[in-house]
Amino acid sequence: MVRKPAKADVKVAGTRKPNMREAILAAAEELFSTYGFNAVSVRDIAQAAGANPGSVTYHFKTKDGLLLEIYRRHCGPMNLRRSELLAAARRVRDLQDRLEAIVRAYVLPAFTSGSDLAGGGTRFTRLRAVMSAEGNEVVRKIIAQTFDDTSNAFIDAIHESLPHIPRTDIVWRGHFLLGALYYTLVTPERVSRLSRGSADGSDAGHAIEQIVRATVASLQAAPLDQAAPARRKTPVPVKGQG
Amino acid sequence: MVRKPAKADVKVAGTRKPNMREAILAAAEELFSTYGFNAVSVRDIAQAAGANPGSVTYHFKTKDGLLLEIYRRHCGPMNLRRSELLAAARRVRDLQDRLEAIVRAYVLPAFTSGSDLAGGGTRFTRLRAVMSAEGNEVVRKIIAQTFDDTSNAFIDAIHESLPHIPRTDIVWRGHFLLGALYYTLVTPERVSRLSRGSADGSDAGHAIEQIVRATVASLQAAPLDQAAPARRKTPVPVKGQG
DNA sequence: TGATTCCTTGTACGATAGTACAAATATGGT
DNA sequence: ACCATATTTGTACTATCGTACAAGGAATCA
Repeated sequence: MVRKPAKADVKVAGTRKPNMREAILAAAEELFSTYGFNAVSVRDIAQAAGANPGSVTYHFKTKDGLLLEIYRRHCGPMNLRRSELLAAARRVRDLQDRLEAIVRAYVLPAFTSGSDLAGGGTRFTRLRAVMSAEGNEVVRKIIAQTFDDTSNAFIDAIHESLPHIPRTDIVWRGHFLLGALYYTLVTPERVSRLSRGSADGSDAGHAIEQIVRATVASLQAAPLDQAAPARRKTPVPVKGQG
Repeated sequence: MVRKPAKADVKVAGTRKPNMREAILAAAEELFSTYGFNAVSVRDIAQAAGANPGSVTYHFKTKDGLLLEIYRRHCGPMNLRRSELLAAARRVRDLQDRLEAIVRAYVLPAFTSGSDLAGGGTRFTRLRAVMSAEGNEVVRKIIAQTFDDTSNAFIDAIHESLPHIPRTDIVWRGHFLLGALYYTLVTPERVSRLSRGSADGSDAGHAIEQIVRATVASLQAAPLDQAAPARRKTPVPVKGQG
């Protein structure tokens, strides 16, 4: 990442910020989720937080440690929130409403923060999207350990609402949901651009409604024939073309 | 990225590879799409291609130039293929079949290469996913210039098949399709893991069928009420919770 | 107030980054 | 075989990277 050359504000030694640790974490979240892990230097983060590079080392030891701490403080609250909302959704009587409530329970905590961290929800989800795209080694194990239980709980809940759909198909469609979620947070401006101004990709409320609606419909679709087709590898001919 | 310390094969000066330029491009595609742009050094690429770092500079001038060239040689063929398949899909009589053919025409070229580059299709799409996640400045403008025309053509074609769905909703759902596509190529092992072995996330043929099925269903879903709701920002209450 | 701990600062070090460049070698036309 | 060109190699330069560390100012409690 390219830092701005000008260093307008001269820093007076000794003036201590109320909570420098939090400022560093927030700056790191923002920068990592925007430019990726390797594109951002410790110095970038320190400057954005109004801190000294040494402070980052002091609080988090290493750059990996900083990333780890970001995950540590978000994963718990987020999954807790999801569990709560899932439990509530399970109690919905109407089957169609229940399915929608379950999907919403999965989507919502990705946008709203699990704790009181300002804007933390979307920022952290965006971070997760970027880290998974970069195949970050530090977070790979955390992802599997921390999120798979929650994911399985949602898959099972959906499976209960749609018993005629094989679990495998639900896994696929839930996977697509997460991909849609990530991509919407990563490039919201593409929605604005392609819709020619009639939609705002960064409107979280609208994005949630659209994702929920699309996902519920996809979950209800007829499952794939597990039999003969879908056995071939690339290339696959266009069905009904000639 | 961490290079392997051992340099087993001693390189004899002068032994020229049949096409070093191609080898460098292929290695760069593979590494960039796996670890991200900034995580991979020119030396990493050179080593993976069995080349000298200087050769990379010779053929592509800069690291950005290398990335640019990767896009240059994939975008044209891929969009051409998409246009051909879209034209064929438009001629399908049955409306349901036509919609499916259109979606398939969009998805297919993302998996199969537009040219004869081995495995180039998924690799390049994976690269696009990673670059968009990292907000890469070099490719941002290319994306908008090169892909928006094609995207709009598909949106319009879908809109013709589903005239009762507002264009805005189609944009959203098409956006989700692309997100699902990207995420499936970036983390296929998550599908295998969550499905407990009953599905292979990296089976391109199966992934295509699943994506097409899910997307067609989501496109056919009732559009959102453009009126009262979906106006609120975060947080959004869970519908039907209490 | 003084002592202790906590936090911040400034600087520095080794590693690695992207890139430039001259020398060395391979290729292709004649 | 020779020359001109194209490509590869080896090396080097500068910038920036993550991190370490000593020194100094703030906070806390006696």
